[in-house]
Amino acid sequence: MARRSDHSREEIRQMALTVAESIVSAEGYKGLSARKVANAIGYTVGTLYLVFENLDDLVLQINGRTLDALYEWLRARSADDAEAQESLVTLSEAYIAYAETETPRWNMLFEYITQQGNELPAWYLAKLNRVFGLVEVALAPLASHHSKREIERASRVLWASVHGICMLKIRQRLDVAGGQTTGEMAGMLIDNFLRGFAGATTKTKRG
Amino acid sequence: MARRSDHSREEIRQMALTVAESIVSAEGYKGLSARKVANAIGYTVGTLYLVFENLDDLVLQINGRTLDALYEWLRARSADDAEAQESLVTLSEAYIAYAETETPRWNMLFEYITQQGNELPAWYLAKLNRVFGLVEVALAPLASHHSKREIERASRVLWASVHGICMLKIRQRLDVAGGQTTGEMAGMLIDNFLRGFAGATTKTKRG
DNA sequence: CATAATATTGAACAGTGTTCAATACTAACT
DNA sequence: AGTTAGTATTGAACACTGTTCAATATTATG
Repeated sequence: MARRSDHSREEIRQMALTVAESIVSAEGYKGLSARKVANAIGYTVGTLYLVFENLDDLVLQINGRTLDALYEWLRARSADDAEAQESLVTLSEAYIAYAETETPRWNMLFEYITQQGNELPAWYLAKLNRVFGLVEVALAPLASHHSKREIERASRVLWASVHGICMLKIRQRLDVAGGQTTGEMAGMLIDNFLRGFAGATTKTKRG
Repeated sequence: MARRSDHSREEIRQMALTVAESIVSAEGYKGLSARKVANAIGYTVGTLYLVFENLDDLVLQINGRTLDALYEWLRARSADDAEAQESLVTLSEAYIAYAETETPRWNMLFEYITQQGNELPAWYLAKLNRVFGLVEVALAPLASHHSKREIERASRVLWASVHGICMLKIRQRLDVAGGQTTGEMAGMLIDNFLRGFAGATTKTKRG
């Protein structure tokens, strides 16, 4: 029995999260279990439930840390002073690289689905927003041609699109014939989207 | 005890799949369990395991049927004789509508993740390919400007992108600020991508 | 040193996927 | 009709799962 006050609640929390992350990395989402985490940090299940509401809470906390890690990863690889297109390509390549390097953790980011009606907590949305903000910054050089609002919207569309390509590739829903890499596909998307976006002088409406 | 030969194996299979689908629709992916399905069709777990390899197999079979349903849904709503852009917008709107109408089943389509190294079975990839082929057809009117190969690639990129928008929206990873609908985002994507794609005279390479 | 307070446990509960010997049934053959 | 062979179906058993909470172990205080 671990002596009381051997670790503070916060220490236990962090230990659990760290251990849980490595379980997910090694065995995937489904390999995670309360007892496994508890044993690995030298405590029992009961203690885990003093520190986390339930397993879903644990998963959400891990995802929060993954979003932080992803943010740092992208920042470290972003080409700050490049033009819009180059920055975006760099960013998308970094995103893809993260997903391919940390596949189980990246997968878990989207396997957590809120019950119908429930929303993701504000702190989580903030972390998500911070990652997404990098795309906005990369698109900023186009500010002269478009309103801030328009760039905001284009960022979302682009990010979601790159994400979609990445997801279908990693989950093997896209390798049916052509043999393009994820990076090539993202490149094609950005090329054409930006050419279209730059060519549009006014608000983007159909036709 | 259900009498033997009351139902053929195939009948049991179909009954199980139908029941399982409605459980997923009503209670989501996590609501599905072997005993629940077995009871609902008046058999016991053992029988289920004569007909399906395991629960993952059951899920994959349901997903196959969902892909068929999605294909029919999209076909019924596609604007066959319209120009490329309009067909694509129609198609993306239909896709989004399906995802929003049959959210749990649509979600399950992407929650099934193959173990590292394993691939999705060929029959499943074929069904996937058939859905994806609709996008190719919609893009076909642009054939004059682009090679078949190029259109194939553009289809994939577009489909994956619409899918990404749809996914992040439905899983609430995208509603941070702007208040665009999924349809508006998909519209923006298609507008700009196609404007860029039409403007490009040769192979799409960066720059 | 006794007492109050609290950190930690681990057995218990109701569920899960999966297996497989035992049973219930049907069809074929005297 | 009665026996037998063959097979469809069962359901108890196993090793797990998340979650709870009375009981216990440990510490700090008076």
